[in-house]
Amino acid sequence: MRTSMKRQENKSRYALLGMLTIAPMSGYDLKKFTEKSMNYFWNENYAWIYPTLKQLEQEELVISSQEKQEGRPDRHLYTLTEQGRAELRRWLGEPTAFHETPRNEHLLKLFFADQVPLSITIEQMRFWREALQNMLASLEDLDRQASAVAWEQEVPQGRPYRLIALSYGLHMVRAQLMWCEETIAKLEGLPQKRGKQR
Amino acid sequence: MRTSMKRQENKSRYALLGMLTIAPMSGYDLKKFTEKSMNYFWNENYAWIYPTLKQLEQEELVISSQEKQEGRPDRHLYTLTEQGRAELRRWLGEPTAFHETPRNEHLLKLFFADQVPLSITIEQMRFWREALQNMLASLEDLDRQASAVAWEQEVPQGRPYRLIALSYGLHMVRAQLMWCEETIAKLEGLPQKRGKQR
DNA sequence: ATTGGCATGTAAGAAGTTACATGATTAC
DNA sequence: GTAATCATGTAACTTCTTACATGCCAAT
Repeated sequence: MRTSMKRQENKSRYALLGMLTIAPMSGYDLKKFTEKSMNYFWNENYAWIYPTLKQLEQEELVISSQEKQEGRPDRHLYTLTEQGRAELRRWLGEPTAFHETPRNEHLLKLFFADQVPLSITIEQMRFWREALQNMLASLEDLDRQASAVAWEQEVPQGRPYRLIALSYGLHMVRAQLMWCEETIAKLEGLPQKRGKQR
Repeated sequence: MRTSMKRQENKSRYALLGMLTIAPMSGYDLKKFTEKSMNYFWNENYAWIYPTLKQLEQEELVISSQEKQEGRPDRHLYTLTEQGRAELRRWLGEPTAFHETPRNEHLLKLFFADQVPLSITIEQMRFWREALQNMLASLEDLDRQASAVAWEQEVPQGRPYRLIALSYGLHMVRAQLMWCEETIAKLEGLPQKRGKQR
């Protein structure tokens, strides 16, 4: 019999602890930070952040302090404790499960595209390309800012982990774009006129 | 309690309808098919498949027939109806939301790797590389099988969508591997000895 | 004898999203 | 005047995973 009541991983915990190594932040700050600097590989939303912060506080992995503000809700600033840092380090050393299947809806549609006229598939591919181009532009933006100053100072041991992470994002988006271009060219080369598919 | 079964997007519906364009299949078959041919961009599990098939049947997008078998449960074979095919086509033509953030736990760890000795990060990267190499091997396997015969016959209009999808998988895994090699080399070039991080 | 494949399904829970609720301030 | 930003939070919901439950057959 299995009574173990498995305490599930909940990766958001570690994302929050990690961000708090950079500076004490509020729930709002944490959300903004993920949006600005981690959006190409991570996201968080308020409905998780606030309860998770409370839980982390109960476990004494963070402590909170309040900043009074006029005309708006108080800011709850969360600071990492030594226990919190230890917990983060423990997790960083753990083996990481390889996730092979982030579901890709674009690809799912392509896979069954024989059910639909070629023109529709080409249109779908063009939309995808456009989204990727936007993504690339925003990553290149981030890269310019990042290379400039901010992160060198944050990671003073000469280990540019954040830049390396960013280069992952750039590699991936560029690879996707190249495949996209290649594929659109291929599809445009196919004979257009077809009767109804069966 | 679930009475209304609200008509939400539920991508699995379309994945199942799509697979049933290839041949009538049972829940078991559908799972096997995703594992064998779609694992690099999609997954399904029984706990979704069986209830979803029932729902699709109620909506008359599929019909089921039973095959009696000795000594094992009957096979429920599901066949796509014309309405099912129409519903699939409708979805295939719909604009596809671009999902920018498949969470990547490997990258999350790398992002906060300054909290931990360099050797740990290198070890993490090597494990990741190994997983990617396995993935690549299995995709190349699939590619060999696929290029051989099967899918050309399934898609007789001369539109090799499944091969193109597969080439997406290959592009991505190769790009990840290249980045991985690059990064491991970079990290191995950094000075090893360090006091405790702060 | 034991693993793996065939074949169906359910219950419970974890993870993640969307909509709601509030309300002042600042920038266009 | 209207939109965006600051700032917190909850409720309801969907989506997805894990564990459970059953049991035969074929191969090692």
